[in-house]
Amino acid sequence: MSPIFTYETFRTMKFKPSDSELEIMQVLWEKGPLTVREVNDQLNRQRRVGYTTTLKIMQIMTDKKMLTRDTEQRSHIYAPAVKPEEVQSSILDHVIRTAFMGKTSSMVLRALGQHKASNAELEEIKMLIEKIEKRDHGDI
Amino acid sequence: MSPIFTYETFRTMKFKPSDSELEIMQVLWEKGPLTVREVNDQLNRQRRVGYTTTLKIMQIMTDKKMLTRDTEQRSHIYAPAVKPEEVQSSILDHVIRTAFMGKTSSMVLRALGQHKASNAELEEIKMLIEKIEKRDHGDI
DNA sequence: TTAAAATTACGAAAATCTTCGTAATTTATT
DNA sequence: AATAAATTACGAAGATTTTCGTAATTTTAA
Repeated sequence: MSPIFTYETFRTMKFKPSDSELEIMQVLWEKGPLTVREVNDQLNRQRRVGYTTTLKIMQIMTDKKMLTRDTEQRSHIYAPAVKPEEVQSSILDHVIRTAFMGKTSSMVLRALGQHKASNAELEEIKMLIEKIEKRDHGDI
Repeated sequence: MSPIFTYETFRTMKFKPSDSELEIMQVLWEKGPLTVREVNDQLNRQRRVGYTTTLKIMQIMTDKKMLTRDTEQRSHIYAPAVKPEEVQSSILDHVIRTAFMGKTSSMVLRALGQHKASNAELEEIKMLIEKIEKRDHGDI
């Protein structure tokens, strides 16, 4: 029924950022276009990383078209070239296929079971479910 | 509020199977204890993989304590040493922190938004939400 | 009992990821 | 203008992943 996971699917994944690429994406998604210095400072609030390490990874990400950069100023300014939604979807697809045998619902059940979500969030989820059910019944 | 992602968390992750390790875990979770030959045959239904490739990875997984093996017979029999729930939880934690800024609900919303789940599954999710809400209100 | 077949053990190559040092370049300071 | 400071460019080391070839071992078959 649900598409079986194959290793090939890994290779054809649209976005498959590495762990530290994702770490940098998060900073840029949250704080907007930044210089390497600014990103590196952010990262160093969490852990020690060398400046040239961050620079190197951001250059690689630019090569991979995950970031764009403005080289007008001496300090280049980097911005995300992909939307969080796109990357998140890609990662979710991957995880659902590879770790949950393609079963979205079991993934959701496990997520809700062990991570707390606020009541407002739970309500939001319920509302989405209602909407999906209505849509699937052709009631809308 | 929600725990911020740090790269350190990657390193301390309980289970962080590689892609092809996960591929093998799935086969073993589904089909139970198997020989390398059997696992490799399963994998080859999806894509071409050499026998010794599969063997090697399964040996590495055994070293890492992800699998156990019974060496009584000439053909060793491998079994999962970790439960799907444990690995899935670990992976989910990771994904939520690294790709969804720690927000479980936005992960769930995205998952439900783009992957279809059956009505039965949606009902199951709604029921879990009800249960969580009751529990949080101390009604139980 | 040899020869063939299957399996395990071992090592290593290629790819990617993470890290950083050093050199070159550009800007700012004295 | 000369020196210091900051930034980019480049290269490379070490780790992990994925791949498989070859050798050694064990079982099966002729």
